[in-house]
Amino acid sequence: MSTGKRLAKRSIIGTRVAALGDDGLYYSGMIQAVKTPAPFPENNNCINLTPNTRYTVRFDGGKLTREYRDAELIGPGFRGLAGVRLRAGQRVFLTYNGREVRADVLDHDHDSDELRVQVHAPAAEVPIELRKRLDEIRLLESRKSARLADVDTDFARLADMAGDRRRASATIEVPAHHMQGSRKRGPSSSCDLGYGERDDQMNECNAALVLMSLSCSPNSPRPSAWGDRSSVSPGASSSSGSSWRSGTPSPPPVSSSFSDEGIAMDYEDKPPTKKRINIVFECTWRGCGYITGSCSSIEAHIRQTHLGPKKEGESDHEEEFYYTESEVTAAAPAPTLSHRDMCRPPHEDPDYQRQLVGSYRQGLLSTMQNGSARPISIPITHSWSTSHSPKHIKFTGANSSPGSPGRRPRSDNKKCRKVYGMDQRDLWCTQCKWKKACTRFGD
DNA sequence: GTTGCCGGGTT
DNA sequence: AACCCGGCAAC
Repeated sequence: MSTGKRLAKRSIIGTRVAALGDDGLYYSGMIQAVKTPAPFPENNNCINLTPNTRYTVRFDGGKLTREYRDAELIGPGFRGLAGVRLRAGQRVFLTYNGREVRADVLDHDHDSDELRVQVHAPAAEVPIELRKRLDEIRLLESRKSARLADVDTDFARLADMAGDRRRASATIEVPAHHMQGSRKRGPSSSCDLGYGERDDQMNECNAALVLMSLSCSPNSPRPSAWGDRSSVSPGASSSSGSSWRSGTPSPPPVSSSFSDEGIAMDYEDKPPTKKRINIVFECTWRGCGYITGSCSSIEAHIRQTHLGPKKEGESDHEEEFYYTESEVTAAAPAPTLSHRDMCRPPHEDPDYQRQLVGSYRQGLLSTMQNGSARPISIPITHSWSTSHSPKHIKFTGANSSPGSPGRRPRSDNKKCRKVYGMDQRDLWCTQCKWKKACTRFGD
């Protein structure tokens, strides 16, 4: 989890830095030792740093070490690339086509801080020449991308192995320039991020890979945990099944459209573009389906309910096998084929409320309750498992009860008819014209 | 009776 | 998707 950026705060030692070599090129290495010449007995930053502190850098790939002052080092906790002049031949790293690639500097225009670099994209036969700004390149290879840059191990491939995706994308490389201008996602979209945000996302990918491998390992206490998951659902008491949509019960054409205020606005107090993402942890123990909003509580649940007290010295994080982490989008739900899509918003249904209390004690519930019964649609997407199709929380008994017809209570709001009158019918919102629920003055 | 709007049909 | 309308239910 820790990146070089973090390391600098805790301990300088081990931090990856770049430092000038004899040939005027920067080389990456790791801080091996810190020497503080002046006796500063108790410096408050715990590591006795002074302006004269010298850092012993051990360069990668060899035993060569050398001492530098902090101003000479480039890396987390030290200076950045700004103002640095790079020579031709300098090895740099940059994000190209969504993944980190190695490149060599061809030249560096110090005025505009633009560089011409020659990229050694793993997929490309021929080196590509690019213009990059200085702030777009790095001297240090990001830890994660050591793998990314590797031809044989890219995430698109790993994902392919995990799921049933077409392998074509792994073997037939799409020319890079197609991707760059395109709004389409690349094959490994969730990992396809810029440098800054990549760490966290990458961790998800790593976590997915780790979990997948764990779930198949003989050590896994229940190797079928993942497989069970899909089969468990139908009988599970509080989760599984289908979903419903936040729009009005009936008019499908309109509810998905936000032109003319969109019916979805009836139930949302936020702009439609904003989505609230909640992380939900769901117990995958057979027949359980317990859902909670925090990692610690799901682990506590699994430990207490299913696994029993932890043995002394046991730290295998066994709980992790029995829950999944999912994103819950509270707006703009994914469309489903479920017939429940046509049903009333669940916040109108008391059964639903009860179900909700049972299953969403945290987070979501508070949203519901103090949000004056705003509908939450809960398509759960397993962001890192391609083997699980999008799953939806099912609230059994809700929506289908004959006693709760799918008609919304008539709102007290003004309606186009009232406001404009019949003679100005052309001023009505389309919904009113069509005898549908008014969207202009909707609640 | 009027109004809002669901459900479903037509273009 | 846009449009239309019968019909139901809330007012």
